[in-house]
Amino acid sequence: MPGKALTPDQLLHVAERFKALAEPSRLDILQALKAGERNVGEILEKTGLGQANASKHLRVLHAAGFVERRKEGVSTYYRLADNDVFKLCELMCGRLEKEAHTRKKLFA
Amino acid sequence: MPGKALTPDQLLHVAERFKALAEPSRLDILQALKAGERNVGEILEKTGLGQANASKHLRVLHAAGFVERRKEGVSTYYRLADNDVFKLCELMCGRLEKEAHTRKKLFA
DNA sequence: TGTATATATGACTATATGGTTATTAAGTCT
DNA sequence: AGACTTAATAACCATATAGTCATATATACA
Repeated sequence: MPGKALTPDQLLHVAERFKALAEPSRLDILQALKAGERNVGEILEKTGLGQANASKHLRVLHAAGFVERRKEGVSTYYRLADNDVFKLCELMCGRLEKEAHTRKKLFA
Repeated sequence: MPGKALTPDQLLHVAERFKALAEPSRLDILQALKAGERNVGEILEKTGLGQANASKHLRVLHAAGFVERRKEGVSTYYRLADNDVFKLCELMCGRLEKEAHTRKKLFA
């Protein structure tokens, strides 16, 4: 039975995780990490985000468990914790495509 | 190749969908709809949300395509648009369980 | 030690949004 | 028509947060 109701506390935790993915900048960062590990400077370059801003986004992603990090000298290297992120995004993208398709049919 | 980079516009849309799920109250509403179609009054009773508040949450969920609605007389009945929501939530819950497990090991 | 570099953090502003109360709109009933 | 019910909307407040600037921390290097 894949359907036990979640407690308010669990709902809060799940919502928190979704919130980490509910920001275009953070999704962009995750995309930048898809090819592999990158340090903050490389992430800035790839995404065009400001340094402080990106640092905060990375903290959120790390707190939510989507990225892991590793210090090397003065740099911090971030990488995806796993590929759940893309499973989630692909599901969402699938929905968007389906929507687009429906909209197209409406206008046809 | 399941890995085309998303455009900023697409990132925005995906983030918007995640944002719809990034609120405990909305997840609670979705849970309440898991058993089947319900009108707003029933949703209020099940979730304990205020009427205006729930109405706004329902609008967000509808705009994001997670629920569909049907008017019957003076009532509005809402239902889940599909079960993607639960695929998404189960993925997140799986992550939480894994985290909990890791934490437990740390304290062991 | 002093300087440069990379990242994190704190302070601040502007905006978005969750929750509440009051009101509106639409349907039902007598 | 008038009273009642259900849901949506508007106005409002309080809080959260994305973005930016300035500063702190930490490592490397001369």
